[in-house]
Amino acid sequence: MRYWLFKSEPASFSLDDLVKKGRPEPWDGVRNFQARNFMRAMACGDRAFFYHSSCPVPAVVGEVEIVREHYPDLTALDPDNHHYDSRATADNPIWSMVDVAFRERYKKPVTLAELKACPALVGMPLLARGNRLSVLPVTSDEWRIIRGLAGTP
DNA sequence: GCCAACGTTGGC
DNA sequence: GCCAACGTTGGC
Repeated sequence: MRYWLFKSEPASFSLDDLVKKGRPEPWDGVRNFQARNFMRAMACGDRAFFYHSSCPVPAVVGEVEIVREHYPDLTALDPDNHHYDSRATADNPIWSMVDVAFRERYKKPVTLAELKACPALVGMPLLARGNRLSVLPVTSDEWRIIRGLAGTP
């Protein structure tokens, strides 16, 4: 079992939006090769933090579970889609997505400021200067620590 | 709105 | 293959 982190701007898609769906959702629209490769490395049962970015209080707000392993992200083929990529074809869709299911929403989100203040987390890629990847790996130690900060047993 | 950092593009 | 220009991300 491995651990990950997904970033999302809550104004576009928040954890509550996922909760409201009441079913797993494809994590589509990722158009960065490194982020795509992380998704391709995900296995069913893996857990991931849901992180809210570009908002008043950036924070880890909860958890999701990978419930379907990577498959082609066909939104890249749709010219009307915001994430359309003219290089993608049916034979070579280029981009991948996974399905995620809601698992938990923290009563107390772990803010970016709290993450930065925790010495054990200084190595997290999320906290690295200039980091822009929307999908990131998380170590089991980091997973445990952040869950602790959220007050989750 | 500003700015730093990064990925991508395109001219050469 | 180099590198400048540009667009995007994301914190503040």
